[in-house]
Amino acid sequence: MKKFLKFENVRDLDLAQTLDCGQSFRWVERSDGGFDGVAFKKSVTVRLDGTDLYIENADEADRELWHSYFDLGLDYGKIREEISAIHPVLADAARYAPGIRILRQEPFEALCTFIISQNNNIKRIKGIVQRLCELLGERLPDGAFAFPEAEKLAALNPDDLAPLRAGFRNRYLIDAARKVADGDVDLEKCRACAYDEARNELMQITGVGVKVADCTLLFGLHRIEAFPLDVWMKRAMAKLFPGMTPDDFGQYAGIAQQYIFHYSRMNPGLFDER
DNA sequence: ACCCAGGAAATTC
DNA sequence: GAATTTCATGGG
Repeated sequence: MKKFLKFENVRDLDLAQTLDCGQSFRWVERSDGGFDGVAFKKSVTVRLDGTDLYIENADEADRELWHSYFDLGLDYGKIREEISAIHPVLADAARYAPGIRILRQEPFEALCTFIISQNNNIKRIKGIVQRLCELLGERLPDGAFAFPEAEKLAALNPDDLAPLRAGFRNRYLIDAARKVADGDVDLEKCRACAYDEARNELMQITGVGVKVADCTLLFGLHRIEAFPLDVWMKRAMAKLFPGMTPDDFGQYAGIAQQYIFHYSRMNPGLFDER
């Protein structure tokens, strides 16, 4: 008899849209429609049956953790309605994948995975992240691997990461780990301080610019006002939202951003030149 | 062979 | 300072 957590009456969640929209790189879809993944050193299978969300192999003591991870305390239906009024194309994007939620991932994991993401593609990012976990992460009872601690990574040199095949990003990962482990960069401080201050804190790390900082803040520290501009978003802003700036998207800009990012990536024809 | 990928650092102009 | 090149690696 397997243990599980159940959350009832869960709205505005689609697991495929949320777990495979490019914010997290560690969830794998099963043939039965569930997803296997690891977060906060817990290996689970998640499954959605109507509006019932099941977290299989999770302890009751972690109810609050998973509630937080899937951001179940936020009314995405209401937010979607609110931001859809900003621009009709944003309304289209929100309607395209209304089951996207912004996860509350481990801050250090978000930092590292988005360092890895630079000048890279999502498929390859997933491979590098998986190899990083296998190389340095704690092995969990079911054989899965946790995301490594900063301290573990901080003790190594860039060359030690050669098995990851992450190329020039190796030294960025080591620098990030060392600064986090040494307390030069305080991730927890970035939850609550002024946005620009949080950005600057993260940008002390070699290999962290504005975009990686914004992604870390959005996906790891739940700063949902963040509006990361990657190549897709720059295309989308130029073509779909001419004249608008990130500020125009309001306090839930990060959610709007993810709707737009996913919508753009799934509909590349929007940007074909005539 | 060439180009691109959820960028940022290094170099050049 | 702004614009361009380089940085590893893998897939199309």
